Amino acid sequence: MTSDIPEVVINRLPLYARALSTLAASGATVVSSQTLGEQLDVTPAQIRKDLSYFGRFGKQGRGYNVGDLLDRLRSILGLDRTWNVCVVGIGRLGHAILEYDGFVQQGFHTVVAFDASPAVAGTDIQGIRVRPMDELEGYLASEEVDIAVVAVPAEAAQVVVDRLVASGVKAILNYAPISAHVPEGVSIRQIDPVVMMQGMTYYLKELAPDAG
Amino acid sequence: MTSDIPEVVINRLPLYARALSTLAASGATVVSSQTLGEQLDVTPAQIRKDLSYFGRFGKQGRGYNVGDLLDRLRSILGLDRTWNVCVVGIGRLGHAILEYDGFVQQGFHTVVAFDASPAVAGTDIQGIRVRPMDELEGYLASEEVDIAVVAVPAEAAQVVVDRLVASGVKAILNYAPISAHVPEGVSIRQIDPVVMMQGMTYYLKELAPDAG
DNA sequence: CCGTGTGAAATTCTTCACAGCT
DNA sequence: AGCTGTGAAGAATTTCACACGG
Repeated sequence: MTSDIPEVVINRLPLYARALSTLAASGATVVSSQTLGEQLDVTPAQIRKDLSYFGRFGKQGRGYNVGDLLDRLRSILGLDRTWNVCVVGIGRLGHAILEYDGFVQQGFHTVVAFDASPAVAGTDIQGIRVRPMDELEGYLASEEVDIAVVAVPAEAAQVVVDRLVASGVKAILNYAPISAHVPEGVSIRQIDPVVMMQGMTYYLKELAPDAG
Repeated sequence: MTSDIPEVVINRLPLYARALSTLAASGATVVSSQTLGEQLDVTPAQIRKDLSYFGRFGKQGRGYNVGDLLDRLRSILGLDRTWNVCVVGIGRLGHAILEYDGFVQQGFHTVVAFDASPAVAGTDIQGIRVRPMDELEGYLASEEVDIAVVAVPAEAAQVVVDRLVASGVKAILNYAPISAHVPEGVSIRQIDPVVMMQGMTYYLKELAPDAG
């Protein structure tokens, strides 16, 4: 049941929601697509077009009610509930992710972690139990986990992704530097700071083509 | 001098380069756009079209020489040199970034860090000196820094970005959860795990619209 | 008047399909 | 026979521009 709304549109909605949160916190009650667009570096027409996929949320001549639109977006994105997260791979990065409080603030509850190393499995980090990898399938069969965060080494990542998918996980946030394969119906997003830097050096090189 | 090569194309080149590195490490000497595409979930036509912006690197009937193409891509992207990086904001996240060794392995050398807290400034982390924020402009005026990594709280991020831009930094990797503004000619990339998760919950909700 | 919602136009990006080289 | 490089076709995305409601 892949809806016919473009994925680029879906991916912009969280940005709109975040800007609206900020506006709401600053006391604004109404906002125009113009103003919202300036904050986000998006054209007003794009915002209006994106929102029009889901309904008519604005008032002509007036704009959008900040609180109402925020509620609508949160409902559309499924942010009006909490989601259970597991983290796989508790090296330095995985450790930092467990200690990060930004997920829970947005309704993403890390309920369990997994690691291959016996030295780490069995410990608790931030109150989250770290289990050995071979308990992954059993755990996922009995407990609800909506999103998996993968922070294992590149060599292990595709195997971990396959195991998560086989266990029914439908959303994966991958920090490992590989292009992981997932079947239709499973969402995956890649976080890759090195690749992002490498996309910027192209432009740096253009600006000042000298040696470093 | 913004070249007329689409940014989406530039952003795919690092992925091609990485896949080629893996292929080279596994001993492959030749690869077709078909095979490369399967590894990356990209169509062969897309790979050939992307590469055609830069030259003719393949041999008809044969494919691409892995080492040659990798060298060409590294040269195009400016990965055949090292780049100096500074990290601003040494909280938990900034700390993890300083301890991460994936940047230096790819030629990104973190040469300095900055933090507003007197408790952190003055210390060394992984051999990298952490300086107080008010030394930022002075440092950047005298030392070459190509890329800045921003890991400060959301409220401080735009100010930090502005200061970096004013000091001549032309590439910024932003971990703060805001849509930062930069002028024309400055590259910025956003790393935002929460936004990525929020883009996936839309599809999770579609699959199983129940409460959590 | 102001600003939304939206068909239509314009632009950007991807895929096709095949000539041509090895 | 196999695979690249590439114009042309097609699809996706963004922007325009204006009718309409507040």
